Amino acid sequence: MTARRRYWLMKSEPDAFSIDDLQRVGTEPWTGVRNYQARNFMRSMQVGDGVLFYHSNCDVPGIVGIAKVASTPYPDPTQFDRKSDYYDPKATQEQPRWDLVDVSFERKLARTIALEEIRRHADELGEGFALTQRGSRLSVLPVTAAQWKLLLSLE
DNA sequence: GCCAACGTTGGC
DNA sequence: GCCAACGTTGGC
Repeated sequence: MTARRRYWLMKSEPDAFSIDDLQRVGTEPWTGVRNYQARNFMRSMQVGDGVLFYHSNCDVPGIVGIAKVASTPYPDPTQFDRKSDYYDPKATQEQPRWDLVDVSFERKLARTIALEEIRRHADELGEGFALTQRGSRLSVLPVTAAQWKLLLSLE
C-alpha cells in the first residue's frame, strides 16, 4: 500500500547545481541539507513524489524545472567526509544526523516561473506556503496538490 | 533554560 | 555587496 503522490519544492543555487546539471547527470543525491526541518521533509519523501526545482540566490529566482524523488531517504554520505564542506563531526555511521533522497530529472519548464510572479499569487497559494512566507529560508518544503497545479499553470 | 553572539540564507 | 531574518551555539 503506497500513499498518494506528494509534492515538494527544492531550492538549489544554480552556480552550485542547476537544473541543467540535473539534466546532464539524470539523478543526483541531494547532499548538503543541514536544516532539521528540511531534513525531516526529506525523511518523509517517497519514490515518485513530484519536485519543483527552484533556483535561488541568482538573477531571477524561481521555479525552473520538474524533478521527482528517485530513492527512499538514506544517510547523506557527506556528513562523514572530513574533506567535505558538509562534514558534521557529531554524525556517526551508527547515528547519522542527516538524510537525503536522490532526485531525478523530469523536464525543464518552458520558462522560469519567477518568485516575483509567484508572489502575485500569494493569496491563492495560502499563508502556509513557506516559499512566499516572510523571512522563510527553508530549502526543502512541501507543496500541496492545489499549489502544484496552480504554480505549473503559470508556465 | 535563557539569550547574546555568530554564521548562513537568499532576495534585492 | 548589503542586510533582514533566521537557526545554532555556548556561556552562564
